[in-house]
Amino acid sequence: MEQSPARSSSVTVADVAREAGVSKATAARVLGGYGTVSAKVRDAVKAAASALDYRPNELARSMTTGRSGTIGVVVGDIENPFFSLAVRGITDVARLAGFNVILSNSGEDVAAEKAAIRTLVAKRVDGLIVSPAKEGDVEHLKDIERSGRPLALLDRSARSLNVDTVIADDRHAAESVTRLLIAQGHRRIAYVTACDTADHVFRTPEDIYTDSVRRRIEGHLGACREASLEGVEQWVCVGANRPEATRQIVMGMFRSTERPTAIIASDSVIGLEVFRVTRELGLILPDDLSLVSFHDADWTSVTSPPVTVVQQPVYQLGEAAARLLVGRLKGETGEGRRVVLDTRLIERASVGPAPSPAS
Amino acid sequence: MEQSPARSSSVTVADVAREAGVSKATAARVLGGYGTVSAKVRDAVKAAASALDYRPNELARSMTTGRSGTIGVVVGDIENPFFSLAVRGITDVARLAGFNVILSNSGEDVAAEKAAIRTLVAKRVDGLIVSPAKEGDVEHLKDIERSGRPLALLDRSARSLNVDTVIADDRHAAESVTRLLIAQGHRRIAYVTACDTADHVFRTPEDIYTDSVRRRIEGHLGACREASLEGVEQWVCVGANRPEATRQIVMGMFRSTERPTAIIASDSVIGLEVFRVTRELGLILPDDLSLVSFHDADWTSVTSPPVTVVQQPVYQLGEAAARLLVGRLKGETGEGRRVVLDTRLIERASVGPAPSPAS
DNA sequence: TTGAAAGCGTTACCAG
DNA sequence: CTGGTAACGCTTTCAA
Repeated sequence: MEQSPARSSSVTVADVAREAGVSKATAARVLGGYGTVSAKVRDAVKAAASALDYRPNELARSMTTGRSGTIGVVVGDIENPFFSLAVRGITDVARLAGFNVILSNSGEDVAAEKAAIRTLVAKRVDGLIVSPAKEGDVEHLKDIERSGRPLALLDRSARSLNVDTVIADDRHAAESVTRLLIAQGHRRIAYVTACDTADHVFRTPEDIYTDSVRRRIEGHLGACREASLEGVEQWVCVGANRPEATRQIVMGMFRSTERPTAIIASDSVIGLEVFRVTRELGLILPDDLSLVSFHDADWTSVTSPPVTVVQQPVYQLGEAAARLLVGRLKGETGEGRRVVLDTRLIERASVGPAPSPAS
Repeated sequence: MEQSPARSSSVTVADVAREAGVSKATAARVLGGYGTVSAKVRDAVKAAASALDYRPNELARSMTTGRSGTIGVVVGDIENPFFSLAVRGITDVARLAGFNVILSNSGEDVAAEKAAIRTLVAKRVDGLIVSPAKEGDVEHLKDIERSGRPLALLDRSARSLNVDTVIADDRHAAESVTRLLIAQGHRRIAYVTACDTADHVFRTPEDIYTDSVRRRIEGHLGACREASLEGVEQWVCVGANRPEATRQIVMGMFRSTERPTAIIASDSVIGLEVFRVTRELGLILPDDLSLVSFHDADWTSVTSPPVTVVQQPVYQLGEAAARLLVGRLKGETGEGRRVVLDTRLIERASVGPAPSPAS
């Protein structure tokens, strides 16, 4: 009982070394688990360390090694079940590989994304996983590349970046959805996305800066073209980035003379609000309207009727991105790899034949 | 055009100082935004900095200042909508106050929680927000206190710790729920929680180590006592920590001779699974069974019938915890404060009169 | 207002 | 196998 071990000021290797009667370098070797020391000395140092309740200062360690054991993650919105599940996949893999995760929310805003990345790089994270808000605006991502830190893209690719990328097979998924609807006789199929354009009107997929969504819309439009549908672009609705906006959009569609007979929701948050609104409007699914949503969110299976969805391997998306990044961190080199995970259409009861054009 | 600004090795204050023709100390003053420098020198340094594309090293900065501008957050499961929403509240407040968040998942496991906290402290986070998995096992939390770093508890208090704590009014909420059910004639009311006991059997609230849940069960049992119900302890089901376990529990209850007429789900993940199982069993809500869930998760309002829930101010819980912590970080001192936020019972159609005891 | 130099707690190199 | 010592990049006295 020399003194209370619980001192407020932190115990350093120097303290431990003194206590153990060895040099700072030797103490550092056993505490840091590198180099070689005799068993006797090691025990002495370990004893001293626990007696003093030594806690390594990772900050100092990172300073000299250049590695922080941390990976930075920037996503659009952690509150969105899509991202929280993906983040879970990331953190699980990261922890197993001995890395911590610093999480940042961009709110799908490029300026915030830029700031988040700047901070993360300043904190010297070892690598980053980003879900870029806008594919066109990725200069700040190139900065990461330049800084020598590995970067992996989650759910959204960026053509101008040669980095590891993990996405889902969005184009194919959207094609399947639209084909399904068309096969059921639907001709007026609305596609609702949170992405927005300058004038809140959709004209071509090039207007859409969020890569995953653009691919979906391309798939959707492709399937429409197959069926020789006309004027399909006007059925793509942008700007559903808050529940009220979604509500506005859906309400607007049903006030107009040409109502949609089917709606595709680009994510589950939108899908949920569409479901709510249609119910408020007294519409019966699938008789009055067919509904398909991206992301197999928990609620989609318990509604009446349950909602047909595109099941995305969200957790696996996160896992894969983390795995690629960890690989780089462990020294893998070479061109950016591109992983495309399969989606699956889960058909439930929210899709049915298009209502006869009696309206 | 002296040289390409995008060097891989990082630019330091010394480099900027040299470029600007001033001392390292002066450059550091303008770059760090402290001390006083003449306008002329400041401009020169800033020009040099941007010419060289200087990026501060937060690690080095933290080393000397002792502050890292980071707060550590340890929650049970980021995938649970409850926590992801609370985390959103935390990160929003933190960012506004200039702090980053390092997120860790404990998986409700004390060992993992301990490891996470150790790492976070080693990384010299400025403060921590923790949702302790078990109230009884909080020695590692006391370590935080001892290290001089502020700690705030989220959703779960720990009597033995004198720290800022933000919880919801769980006891009162549970009381209201149970009273409501009893008023509707229910006598066999099951309470299902993810918390577990050593032998997977509930006897007294002392068996429950998760503070928020214990308070709820106390409230529930209290209301039962008011109504002189007997043998209510046997209706508290523990161990519903995975969907399959929940399924198991609910199935078991309905196979037995004494079926419950009402179920209270201790969180929305359990509530969802209960809903699924009852539907599979062909039970009609609320005719055959009444259901109430804690947490106003998105799905609860779109089911048929929609589910009566205890609305917890989840986002605000996170906000409040972060605010208290940031306050400490800015120098506030004194005893640990305790914030109790109100809950609200949202009555929907999943609750009805108890079925007549014809079974 | 500016500069020189001493830390912060590690790791890493180089002798012994 | 061990010890001395120089980094790492920044902040912070203390003088000038």
